[in-house]
Amino acid sequence: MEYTVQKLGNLAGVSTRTLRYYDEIDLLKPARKRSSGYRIYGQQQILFFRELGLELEQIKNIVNDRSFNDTCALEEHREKLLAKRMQLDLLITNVEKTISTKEGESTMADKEKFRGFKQKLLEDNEQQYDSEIRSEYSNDLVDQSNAKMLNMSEGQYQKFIGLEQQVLDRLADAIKTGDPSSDAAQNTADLHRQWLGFTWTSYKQKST
Amino acid sequence: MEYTVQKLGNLAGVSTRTLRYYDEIDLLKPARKRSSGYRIYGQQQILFFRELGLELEQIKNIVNDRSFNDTCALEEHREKLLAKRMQLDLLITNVEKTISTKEGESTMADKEKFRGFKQKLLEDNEQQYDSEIRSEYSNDLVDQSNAKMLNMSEGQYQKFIGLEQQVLDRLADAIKTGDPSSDAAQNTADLHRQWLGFTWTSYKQKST
DNA sequence: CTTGACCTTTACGCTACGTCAAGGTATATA
DNA sequence: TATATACCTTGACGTAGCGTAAAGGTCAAG
Repeated sequence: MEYTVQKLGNLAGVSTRTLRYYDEIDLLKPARKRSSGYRIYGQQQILFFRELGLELEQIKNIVNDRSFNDTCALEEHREKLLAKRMQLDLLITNVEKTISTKEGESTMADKEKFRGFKQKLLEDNEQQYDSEIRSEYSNDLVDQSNAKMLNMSEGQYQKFIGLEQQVLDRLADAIKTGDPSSDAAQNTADLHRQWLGFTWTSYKQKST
Repeated sequence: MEYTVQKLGNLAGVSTRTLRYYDEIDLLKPARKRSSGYRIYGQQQILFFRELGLELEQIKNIVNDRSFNDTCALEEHREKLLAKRMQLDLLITNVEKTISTKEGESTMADKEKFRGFKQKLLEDNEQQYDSEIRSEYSNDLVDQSNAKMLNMSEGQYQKFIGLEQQVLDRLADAIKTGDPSSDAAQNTADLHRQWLGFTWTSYKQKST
């Protein structure tokens, strides 16, 4: 199989410019060049690395230097990714906050009452469990959780309250069986996951 | 309050270069300039927008053009952020997977047994709850959850199992009181959050 | 008055390519 | 065989969002 730039490009989902650039910086060289100068490709191990989203410089190190501590680099990269996600989540809550306030401009009075309600709930929560939760989890997370709650719509809030009760109900069943992997326990886990979804920054996505 | 570049920079968490750049592109102009040329700042609405991570071009639009549909743009932006995070999580699981396989090269035999164990657990789980979970949550999430479990280290797995039991123990207490906001229930929530942290892609960060 | 922390503009560097431009090549068809 | 057109080449400038000097002016304290 002889791949030209475009063929490999389509196959790997990158532009021809990208491949030429990779050639230029000695990241992914074509297997050979024709007399006409056309690049001919054969392998594509590097594209796998690219999929991991590593910085090109690092990829070069890993590819060229076997003594380079791969795992260490990956761990490092993982840390970076996690940090990035933290930032992203912060952005998301910020955006959601802005949307909420923008949407609520018309019925501000009601909204305010509702917010006060939630605020109180949060304050109670903080007072009682502040130290213990904040010591276990980073402050950022607690703040995010609170922010998320304050930005809930009233509908979301209702569901949140409802779930809380359901969780407790299901727990009763789980206790009866005493089996962590039981039907009831699993169901509880699912419910609790939903419940946490309201306060803790995690996916709220559902299949439509 | 007269803010110079650095003061505002520290306050807003951006560099002086950034502020000068914003001035240059007419994004955030200082309130005035002293005879010496020093930039003096007063307001910082734009910095708030910057926090949202919007592209500068868009921010300019929002700031300058009132008729620009703010909320719509924000929603759009939110979608983008969510998509970005999905991608990020994919990268993270990929990296974790790579790390796991790299680490396990020495004791592959044991690891394989261990993996088989987890695999079985997953299969059981899938068979029983597949449809119901997959209908409630996007397939991606379920897959990610499974992938995460498969990539756990043995140590993590042990802790995971331990937590499962603890959760159930605490639930018993919670049930006794019957109060969702009780100490025991909150504690349970905390434990459960940890437990979910093992399987569901969410923060596992703790304050050091 | 000096010192040191601050400020200014100018300008090049960075990543990972996008996007022309000017021109050579491969191939199918008239 | 000529030509159309679909591909390829190198070169070079542009992008965002600043980082990082360099060369020099300014402000407040001691």
